[in-house]
Amino acid sequence: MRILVVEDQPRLASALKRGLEAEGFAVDVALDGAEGLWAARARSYDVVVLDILLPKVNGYQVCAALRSEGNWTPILMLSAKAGEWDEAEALDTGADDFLSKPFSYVVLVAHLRALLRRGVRERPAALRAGDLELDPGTHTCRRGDTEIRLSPREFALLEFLLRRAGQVVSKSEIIDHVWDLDFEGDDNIVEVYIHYLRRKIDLPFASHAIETIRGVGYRLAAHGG
Amino acid sequence: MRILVVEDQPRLASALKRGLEAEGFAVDVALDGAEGLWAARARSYDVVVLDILLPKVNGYQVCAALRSEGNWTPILMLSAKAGEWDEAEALDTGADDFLSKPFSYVVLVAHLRALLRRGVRERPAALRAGDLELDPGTHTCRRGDTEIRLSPREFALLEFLLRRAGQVVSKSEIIDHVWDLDFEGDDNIVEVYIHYLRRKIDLPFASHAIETIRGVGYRLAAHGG
DNA sequence: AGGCGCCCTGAGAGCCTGCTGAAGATCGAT
DNA sequence: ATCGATCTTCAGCAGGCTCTCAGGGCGCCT
Repeated sequence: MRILVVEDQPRLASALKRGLEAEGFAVDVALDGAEGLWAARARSYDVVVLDILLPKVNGYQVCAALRSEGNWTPILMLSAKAGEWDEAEALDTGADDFLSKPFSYVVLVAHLRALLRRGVRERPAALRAGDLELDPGTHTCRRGDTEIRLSPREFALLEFLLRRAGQVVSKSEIIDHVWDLDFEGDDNIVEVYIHYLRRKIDLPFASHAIETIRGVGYRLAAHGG
Repeated sequence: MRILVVEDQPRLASALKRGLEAEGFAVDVALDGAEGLWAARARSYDVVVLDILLPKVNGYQVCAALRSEGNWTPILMLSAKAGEWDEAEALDTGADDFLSKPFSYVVLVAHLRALLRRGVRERPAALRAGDLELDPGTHTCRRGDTEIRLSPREFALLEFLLRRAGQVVSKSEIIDHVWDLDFEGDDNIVEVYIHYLRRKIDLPFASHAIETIRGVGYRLAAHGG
């Protein structure tokens, strides 16, 4: 297990290196954002520990840059202050986990182990299938370059279909996940909303992106459609 | 996206429910560990928010029980006190993420979104015999590279034959498994549907993939045909 | 070879499912 | 209060699917 620690405070950096090596990890240290970015690109790590406040390039930028390059190595971000917005921003930038300083060594190792157990994440932040893209973070949806406005319910339905892209989902399953538990209405509501979605996301004269499996449910093609 | 919140403090529970529903999630609330365990078993959630200190069954136990049953729904654990050991233990019990109270709403949602983003569910393997392949998850069937469209009944019949590949299955056995229990019609319906399947899955000028054992039943060759 | 019974197969009727337009209900904003 | 957007219900329609039926073929037994 190879870990990259990007941390500009020499004391903390060397303490982490020593401690983690004692746990059996192989540890590389980068002392600023530029160096960290370079290291992360140069070799593949099992997890990256990334401070937010860094010289040259900050942690958010490093994280965003790696993600935009298709590098989905698990990233644990460290923040100097316990600002909540830091954390939200870190996770939305593409980090997998977050710790505010000061943290204890025990907690850090537990988080690292959890990240390692979880493995490389295979899915980018935005959900996508073909040229259809949906970002739960920003609540936006686009087909190619054109933005598509969706109502909350339409959005929730499409999100669910995208998370299950390629699989068939039944109408009752859809109702369970997209509607409230106490929803007592008819299955037909799903048909209606599928209809709304198709009207918005299908290109003219093209086949439906959301396929009907008669008697079973619906399926959104995993790779375009 | 359906979320289960297991939290015994009524104020917090209802605040979470309202807030998350406003975000477009469908939210169920369980007020103690036993209830939470029951709910998590009863239906499939996209993520579970689990307090550690709960009446009846505590959060660790709920988490461990679900994991031991093969339920890998993402779990976000909440701790009343910020004890570091709680967090390490939570992650080691099989939780995916951890928050200590008090936490802000923004942070909670960011964590939930990170968990949902990450959530991958593995699908059961496809059934196959020779170059014939049938995937119950995606409800697709293919012979070699060409996709074959099957009606629900045809699909169910072929699935049954594939699960019993190599064995002879009688018509009454087929009716028992593929048709409704109260089916009162004639055995001939099986012959008809075998015919439909052959028409769709057999290659021209080839022998039947589904063999007739006269007076006994049908058999699908286990290794191609 | 002949007869019997099992199986195959084409046609068609009825049912059921999903699609769709429209109207009523609900909610929030102006 | 009014308007607009969204959510939900309803009903008619079209087409696919299921099942029945009847005629014919073929294997198996005597």
